[in-house]
Amino acid sequence: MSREKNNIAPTLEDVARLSGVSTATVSRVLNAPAKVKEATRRKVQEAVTALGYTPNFGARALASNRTDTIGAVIPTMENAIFAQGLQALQEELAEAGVTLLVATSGYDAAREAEQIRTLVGRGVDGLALIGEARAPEVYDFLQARGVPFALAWHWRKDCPWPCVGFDNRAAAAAMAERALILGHRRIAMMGGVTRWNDRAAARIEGVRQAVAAAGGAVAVAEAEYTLEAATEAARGLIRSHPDATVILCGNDVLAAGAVRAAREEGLSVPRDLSIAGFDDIELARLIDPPLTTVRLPHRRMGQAIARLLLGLREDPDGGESVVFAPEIIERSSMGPPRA
Amino acid sequence: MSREKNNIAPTLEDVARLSGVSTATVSRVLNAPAKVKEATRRKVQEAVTALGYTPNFGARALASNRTDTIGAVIPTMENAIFAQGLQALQEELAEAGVTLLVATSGYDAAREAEQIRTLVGRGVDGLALIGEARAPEVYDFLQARGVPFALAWHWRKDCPWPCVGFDNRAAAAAMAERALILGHRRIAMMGGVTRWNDRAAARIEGVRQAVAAAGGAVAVAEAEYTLEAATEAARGLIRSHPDATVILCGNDVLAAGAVRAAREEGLSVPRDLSIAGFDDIELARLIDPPLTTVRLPHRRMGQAIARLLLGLREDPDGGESVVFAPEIIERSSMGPPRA
DNA sequence: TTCCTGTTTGCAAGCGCTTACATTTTCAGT
DNA sequence: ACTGAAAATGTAAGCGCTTGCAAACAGGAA
Repeated sequence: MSREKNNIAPTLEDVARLSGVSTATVSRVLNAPAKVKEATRRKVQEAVTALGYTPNFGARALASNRTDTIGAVIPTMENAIFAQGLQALQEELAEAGVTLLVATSGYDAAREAEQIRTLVGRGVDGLALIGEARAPEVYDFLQARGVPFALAWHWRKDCPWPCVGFDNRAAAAAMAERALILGHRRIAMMGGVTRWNDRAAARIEGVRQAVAAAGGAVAVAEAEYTLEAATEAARGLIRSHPDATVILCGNDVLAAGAVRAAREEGLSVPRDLSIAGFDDIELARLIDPPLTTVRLPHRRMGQAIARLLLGLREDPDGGESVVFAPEIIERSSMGPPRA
Repeated sequence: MSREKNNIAPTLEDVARLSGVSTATVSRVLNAPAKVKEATRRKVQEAVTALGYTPNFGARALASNRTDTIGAVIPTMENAIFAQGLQALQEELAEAGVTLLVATSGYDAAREAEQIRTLVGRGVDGLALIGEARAPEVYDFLQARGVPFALAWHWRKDCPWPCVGFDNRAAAAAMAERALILGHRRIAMMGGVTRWNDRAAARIEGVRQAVAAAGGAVAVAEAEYTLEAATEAARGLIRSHPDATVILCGNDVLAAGAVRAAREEGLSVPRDLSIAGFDDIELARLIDPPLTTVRLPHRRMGQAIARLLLGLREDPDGGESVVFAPEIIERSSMGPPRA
């Protein structure tokens, strides 16, 4: 193993020696400059730049028991909404001098649990998790370790944990109601894979409930969040339910796939078949027809998570959930049903 | 400050005590199980799970001087190609038990330098950087510290550093040549902002050279990688160069903006104005008209970076650059010029 | 049984930093 | 000039882990 690094990276002691003070003083100018006399501070700072000193993170964490690091475990970076939210989260954290550590689970519960353990081992001061569905042991572990965490992109009444997000169920229900108002009665839903994905499940459930309340039933299909899978699943849905007049989708990529499938089946959107998306990613307004979808302020959610987690650092019990209101963006992929 | 964590997180010593061995032995079962007798190993492992022990990362890094961590600094996660590449990079690293640390610079050189310092301070075993354009001090720092690094999404002949990517200049030139072959003579280029972005600059340069070689000149505009900025910049380009028959774009989002601007100006794409993109993100085939663009194997690049960086850990001088060949995807946004 | 040779373990010294606590300096007030 | 409190600095004890080295042990050969 190359130990060379040792001989190469300057340490606190090197800085102390060069500037003729003790390591304690150097540490102070780095962490609490106000406690050090102006002249000394300058002297030390010069030595720091001369040596190109960078504090050793591990040593600092070990000695001070804080890392100024927040972790996040998301399903995948390839979902634009997470990318966007994380970007905002990171910017907000950076403002406070905190680093973001990102890990991905690929929508796999075991992987997620493992990533959580890794991040906790790395001493994160807080953790952002997506959704609520996970094994109770994971929550036990987090509590036993006293690691503050918040659930993101998720919110429900009486959720025992601090959440920053929105009511997926209600948002989906709102979209279903919109479809009902337009006159649709034969409603289909194409959601994401619901296993370990409570957001996907809640969206399907919302549609189901809204339609049931109006005395109807809904045909449901699940598909992975890729264009290919969505296209195929939508094709199946269209063929098995040729009388459906609208397909409500669990996200915009699914909706894009549905539009594609509809085209391939010779249906015009929205004349023959209406389609609605969810998330309002950039794609939504660029495809033809532009998608009617549900918009959420992902950046603002990212910021809110940052603030919540930052607050939890000071006061572990001060976690106030924050809810955002979804907004239905009416574009042209959904219209009244064909006569 | 809450020091509670101390009382909560079990340490190596706790495990040692519970299993009746020394901390050294526990450490061995964790890091070199082969050196420990079967019976002891089992005993220790039981204690580990009973206690829910997770090694303290900082302490381990400090003592062993390795972190099993690779860092990456990218401009932004919101660019789909980076998201995709990083996802692949991460998966490949995870395979080898290595964690990925991601930081973003927002296309800002100073921020990038700072992030690099932070990651190095965190003891990363290697660093993936995007492109080559950065202050020489940064390279000096990296070399002084002996941190292996690789440049990604970038490649050029005689680049002094290990690269994993492609020749942006050549790829853009190829697209320009394609336009020339189709008969275009009045060619415009809308690139990304070139300041500290050598990929964007190389793409513009490639088009310039290819067109110049054919005896022409190209009108160039720069725009940030957002739909709004792109639309506006494209509008300006169209108005100031109404005779241009094609706009070659520095990426697909820019191209999407150009398509929009063309529409707004009453031009039909590609009949009145051809447009080409770059990157082939999902968007490219979904918008109308589907974009002719340049495809690159972002996932495979991510994997290659992982392998390169992993290799550099063993042998700091063994970094072999990897080049990928771009592929022009012909869809319908580019056609022959109007008569 | 005794000796020798691996194996398996334990001992203890750090890794680079922070932070009580102790000590020295500084400087206002007299 | 002198005093005392406040400000500045130094001393040194760890933080939890790895690892070189030494000690203890096991098991076969003599």
